[in-house]
Amino acid sequence: MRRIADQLGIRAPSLYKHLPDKRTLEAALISEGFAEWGELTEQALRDADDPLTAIGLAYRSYANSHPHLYRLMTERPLPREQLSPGVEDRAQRPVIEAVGGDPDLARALWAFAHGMVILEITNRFPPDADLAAAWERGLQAFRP
Amino acid sequence: MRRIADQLGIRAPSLYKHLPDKRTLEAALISEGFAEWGELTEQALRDADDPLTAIGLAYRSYANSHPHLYRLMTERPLPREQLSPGVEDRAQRPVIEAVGGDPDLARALWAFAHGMVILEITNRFPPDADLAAAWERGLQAFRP
DNA sequence: GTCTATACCCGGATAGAC
DNA sequence: GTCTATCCGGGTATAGAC
Repeated sequence: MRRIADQLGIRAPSLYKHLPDKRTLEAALISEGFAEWGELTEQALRDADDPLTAIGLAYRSYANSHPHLYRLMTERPLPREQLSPGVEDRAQRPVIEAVGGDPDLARALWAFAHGMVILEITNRFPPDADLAAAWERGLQAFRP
Repeated sequence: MRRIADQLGIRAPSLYKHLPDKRTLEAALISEGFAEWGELTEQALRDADDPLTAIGLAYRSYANSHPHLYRLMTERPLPREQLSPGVEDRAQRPVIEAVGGDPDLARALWAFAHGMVILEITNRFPPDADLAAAWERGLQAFRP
């Protein structure tokens, strides 16, 4: 909260005249993140040869562009009651469609993508790991 | 450190007569985790019909049995210089063998497994998600 | 090897003046 | 809506007595 206030050019206590607490602020950021993520995916799918590749590239790019927001969106239980209605559904719909409508398979694909990006962001892979190759191999596995 | 000292029945400062700092303690726990994880995997593979299923079940079971240790082992860069030599290699070898020796494919499979368990531990999946089904679908994708 | 006391950080949040 | 002053709790780690 202090660092956010700094960036706004005010003191931390002043934030609490605009927001009740930190969790409300987090929920607002998460909602925005879902909206942006949904738009990016739809755009990536519009003129894509291969939907799976498009989604994978968009996902990796989004996570690496906003690593802190990505963590905020995935490393805690989602505060679903505080989110803008529908943002979670809309963000995951393209993935379900890309795998032919099976929500379990979509979940597995999401787990793969999340594993790849969170381990990359965390710098948890061995230094010599070829992440592009791992992505390619993984997406290949999920192709029909 | 205070809570660990509590469990040992001593005060926190006394820990520093045995260990130089917290990071050293973490590295020791991580090394033990890798060793245990390696043993569990090898045991699961010994009498398994399907190696991929055996690895998947063992991985999920291990993570859910030690969620805090699992987080410690995956949510930070590995302090590789402080680990017992070879523990990381030995833990990942069975996975590489299970996919036929391709390290990129093994990495993709690990990302899938890690994504599944970390999202489960974090309680990040939707409440109605069928995780067993998602595991099955994902492992199916990685089968030759 | 244990203890108490304490230093020195950090965090979220409130009180109350202006 | 901003500020200063402050509360309260948390953390790792050190000093020094016993």
